[in-house]
Amino acid sequence: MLNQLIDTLKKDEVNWARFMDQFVERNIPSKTILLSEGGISNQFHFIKKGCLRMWFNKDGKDITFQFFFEDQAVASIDSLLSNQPSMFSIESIEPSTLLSINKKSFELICQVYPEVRDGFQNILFKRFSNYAQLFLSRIKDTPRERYEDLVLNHPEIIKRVPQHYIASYLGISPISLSRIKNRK
Amino acid sequence: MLNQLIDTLKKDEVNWARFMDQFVERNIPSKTILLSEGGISNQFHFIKKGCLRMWFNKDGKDITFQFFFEDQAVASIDSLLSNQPSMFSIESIEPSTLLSINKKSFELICQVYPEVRDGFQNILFKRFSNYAQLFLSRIKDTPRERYEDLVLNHPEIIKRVPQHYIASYLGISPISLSRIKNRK
DNA sequence: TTCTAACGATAACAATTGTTAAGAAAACCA
DNA sequence: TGGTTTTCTTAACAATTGTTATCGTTAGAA
Repeated sequence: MLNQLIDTLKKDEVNWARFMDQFVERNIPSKTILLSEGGISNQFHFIKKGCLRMWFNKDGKDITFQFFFEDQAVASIDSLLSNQPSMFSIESIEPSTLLSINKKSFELICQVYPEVRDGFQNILFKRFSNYAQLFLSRIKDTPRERYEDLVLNHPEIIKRVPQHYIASYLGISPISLSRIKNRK
Repeated sequence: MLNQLIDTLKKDEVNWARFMDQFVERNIPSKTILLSEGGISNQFHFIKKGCLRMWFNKDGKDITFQFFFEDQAVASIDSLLSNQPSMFSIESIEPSTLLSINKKSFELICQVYPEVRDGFQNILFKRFSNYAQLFLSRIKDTPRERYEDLVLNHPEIIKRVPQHYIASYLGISPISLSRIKNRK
């Protein structure tokens, strides 16, 4: 997703080196909270290795919204753009390696490269559209249908994400997920 | 919502008259389908009088996403912007009076007024944010909590929208909605 | 290697919701 | 005004899901 943006940056080797300095690489263990719901987000994370999830909590009820793997950008866009408290938490599911950049540095990049800014707007729109699809599927489809979609179209999730997080993503208890799997 | 845009247009009386010609006023009876799911949307509607709903269907299951009343703009934004089939249907709940404008005319307006285009982008972002809130509430909150929120914060909906559409919005059967109301 | 923690599957019971049906009231149309 | 349609409430029954508990397996840490 951010690959296109990074490709744009790479065309200019001088500034590429300069901006890469703005990215901080770090290793984090499993279950590291990168952002808590209600906190203000000021970072983008680029996953070099590992898996993250974006989730929120309601009365102790854990609901996962999206999983992220290598080569994907992760941020709480709502908080980033509006400087308001984030609706989501971001947490690692596996030990992971991240490249992180803060909002200010990223905005500097956008000033130097209008095409990066435009590309970012495009990415934003696409991500909002993707969220709309997730939203609709969440409402429209039964947990079973959504599980089957994961099996067919997102085998990486099935392979690497613990069942109880998958259940959290489907909005059901882990016990109900076991039942769904047994009904095949 | 489109009020700001229209205020911008009104500042220029010559062009205001020209562009108002692009709006078509029409009266529609209750249960008029303005846009079907899967169709391509090329219109904005501004509600002068009446009430519309945006909804989608899954296996005969009717799920309402949002209600619109007077002074609100209605469009299937996903389809409008992407020229792809709409995820939603738009339908009148009451006999209504609409001011409608097609996409091309609206784009002409945006070319003449860059500030309209920018304002529109802002409105888009706000609407996407609002959809995100609706989305989260839809997942996070129980139908009962969401019904109580309607009673407190959206009495117009309670007053004017038939119960079974409210149930559709809450994602439950009308029978379950009766039960919720009885448990107060 | 051993111990501990995490994870997944399953059973039993309770709670909730959907479907079908029926009846009453309200709204609409000729 | 009378007839029809729509809407809402309620009951009965079925289906689904959640909660609690238990057990076995796997992964991680010392």
